[in-house]
Amino acid sequence: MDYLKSLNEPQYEGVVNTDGPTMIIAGAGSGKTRVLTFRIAYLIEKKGVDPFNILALTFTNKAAKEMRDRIEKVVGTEARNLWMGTFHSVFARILRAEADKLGYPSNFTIYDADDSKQLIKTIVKELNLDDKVYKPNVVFNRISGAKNRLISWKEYLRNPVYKADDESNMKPELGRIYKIYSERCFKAGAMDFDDLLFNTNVLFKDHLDVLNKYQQRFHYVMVDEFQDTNISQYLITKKLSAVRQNICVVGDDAQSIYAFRGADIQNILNFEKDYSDLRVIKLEQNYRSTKTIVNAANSIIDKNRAQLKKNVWTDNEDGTLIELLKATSDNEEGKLVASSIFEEKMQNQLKNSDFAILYRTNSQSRAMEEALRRMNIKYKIVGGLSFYQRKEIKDLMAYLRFAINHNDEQSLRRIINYPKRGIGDSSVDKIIVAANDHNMGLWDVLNNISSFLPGRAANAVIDFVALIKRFKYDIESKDAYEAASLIAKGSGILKELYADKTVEGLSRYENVQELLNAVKEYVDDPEKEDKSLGAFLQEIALITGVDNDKDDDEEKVTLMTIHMAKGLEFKNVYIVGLEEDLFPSQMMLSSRADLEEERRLFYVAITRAENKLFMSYALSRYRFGRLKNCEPSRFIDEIDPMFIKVSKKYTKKEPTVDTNNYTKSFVSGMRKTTTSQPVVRKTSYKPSADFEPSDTSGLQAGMKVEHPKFGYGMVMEMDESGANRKAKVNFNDFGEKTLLLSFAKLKIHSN
DNA sequence: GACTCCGATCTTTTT
DNA sequence: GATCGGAGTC
Repeated sequence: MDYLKSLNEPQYEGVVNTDGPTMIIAGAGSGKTRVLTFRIAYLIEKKGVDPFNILALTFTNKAAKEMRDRIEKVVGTEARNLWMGTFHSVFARILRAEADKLGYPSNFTIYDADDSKQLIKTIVKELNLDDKVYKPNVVFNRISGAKNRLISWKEYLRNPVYKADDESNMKPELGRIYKIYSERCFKAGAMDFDDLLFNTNVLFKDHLDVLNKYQQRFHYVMVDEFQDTNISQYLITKKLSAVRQNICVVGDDAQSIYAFRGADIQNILNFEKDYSDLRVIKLEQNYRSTKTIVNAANSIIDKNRAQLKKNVWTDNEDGTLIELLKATSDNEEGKLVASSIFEEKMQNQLKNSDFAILYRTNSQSRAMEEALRRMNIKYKIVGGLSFYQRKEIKDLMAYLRFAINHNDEQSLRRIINYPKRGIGDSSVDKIIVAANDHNMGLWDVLNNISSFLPGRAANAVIDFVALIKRFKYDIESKDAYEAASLIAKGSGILKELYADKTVEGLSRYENVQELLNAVKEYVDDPEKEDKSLGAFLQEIALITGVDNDKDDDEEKVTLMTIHMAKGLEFKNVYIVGLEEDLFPSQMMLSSRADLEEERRLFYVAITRAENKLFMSYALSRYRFGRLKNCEPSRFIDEIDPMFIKVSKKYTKKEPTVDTNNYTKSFVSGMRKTTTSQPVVRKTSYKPSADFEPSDTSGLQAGMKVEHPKFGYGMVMEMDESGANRKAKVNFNDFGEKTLLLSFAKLKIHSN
């Protein structure tokens, strides 16, 4: 139990008081994860609790994995039997086991947000409603909000408050859309993200025997990031722990940043009311950051009115002042940040992985990436458009999904005529309408297609059905990897992509291969119990941006949104784009509560930094494809000025609308790439206007060079064998490609 | 049914 | 800047 000695007083309390309801309010950097991991280790080691009886819920798979690894270090491989995962993955697992009780097939599909919005779009169209009034996003958010507050479509239609509300918003049909949407999902054997929680609640409410079973199983329930739970999640955990009352929630109201998704800060405030014998522990000592950073963060969060009383302090050194960088344009901001990283690295012997650049919106990454590439600083982007959102990946996934669940409407729409097989939109519509009118399953309609479609189209459908049956057979008789490969081939996707010889087509082909590799990896992973294709698909459906950074150990600067950064820490942090309307976002400024959420977001960003914090803003920025002038964010003024110094490196010229369209030409090079994977961006490099090959007589290995097409690279070795002198040059912009190039096109950049 | 072209629309964060 | 859908054509 040596690890107990390393804890401070409140941390120790949090670890050893394992029984009864407990709430741990953990300030930023106060060792929250340590307490949680030690608490679980303590339960297993000291109390002799079987890991099988412990349930720990997190928000990201990454957090779950990290915690499991840390516990494993203390207690050994026993930790593998813990029930630990995200809310969505744990309850998806339970729902699969109990699906029949709700009338769902156990191989139900999980709809992602795209699937949901697509379905809403079709429904709005079918109802002949105006899609400008019933925008998929708006409708989806409304339905999602209802589900997160456990309001079923029946309740929604019944309750006059919602009706009046919708009517005053000129959207009286929302209840009807909600109803049809729910019915269609049910018919398709599909649940969306919110359903995973909503249906768990239904399951526990209507089937007390099931609830009882899980109440008996989970002797101890723990919830991480409690401030980000919504009502639906809160009720599940409350029910599960109702018998033994061993519930422990850990959170920080100051870091609640998901109210937009239904997270309810009231959960924290109400927790005391729900449990009269609640033990509250406050972790207030920050071990992560310098005094400057802690105090600056405090000066920000003090502006919020809705918060619990808490005094976050630190014993660490004062540290340096926060440096404020001022740029004229977003590109310039990138350059300032990149060169600042370069300098800091040199001066303080830091590694790339000691740095993070945090921004409010994903689109801000572009200017940063460009600048970092130009300075040859390696970086990785966390989140953004993920691999699994790419079209070619979704296409193959739709085949896999449909081969498992033949009623999955959204997957069917994706694949029935891709690759082209002569089944057009009107045929597809007829199929769906037939299924709804005759109250048949989609698969039944497809199997009796000749009663619904004329000959030519019907024949195409018959071939398609045969294809799917073959795939189903493959899945049942082969392992997941072989089956997926056969489907990729048999569907014609591989052939279709292989025929496309453009750079983008090639990369799409490679991506499909990459997905197959992922299946192979999954099959070969000894830690996975269920190796079926269905299990793989479920894992993929619930994966998040932060989870799939394979090259974690590589020396790279991390770029991500502030939302993704929650729970992480870095030596040096750059918060960029501190401009009014961007951060705080103009979409959040309609109410005071929203501004407070933005402020908490800013607080989260600041408290990621251990040693040194930089902030920057630009006076002009590309937005909506146009260059706009910007003003510094109000948040800068809210920090006590004694913590800030303005960098001298800011550019002196007055901001003007930047006509340099470097960004434009850079982007046009990749216009046809519908999928932008940020890490390895395969695009032609736009040289500086004044690019000219330089005298390369003195070229040697180790020198940096510039090439008009490939950008900056490092000379690896010289090749004097041929008639022309050539050099092997490594371009990390091109995914670490090494190319043999003639001297004639190279410009020596530096050595 | 397939294809092409044009214009409207939307750009906050994510399980 | 990118995507989606509609209109028009073959």
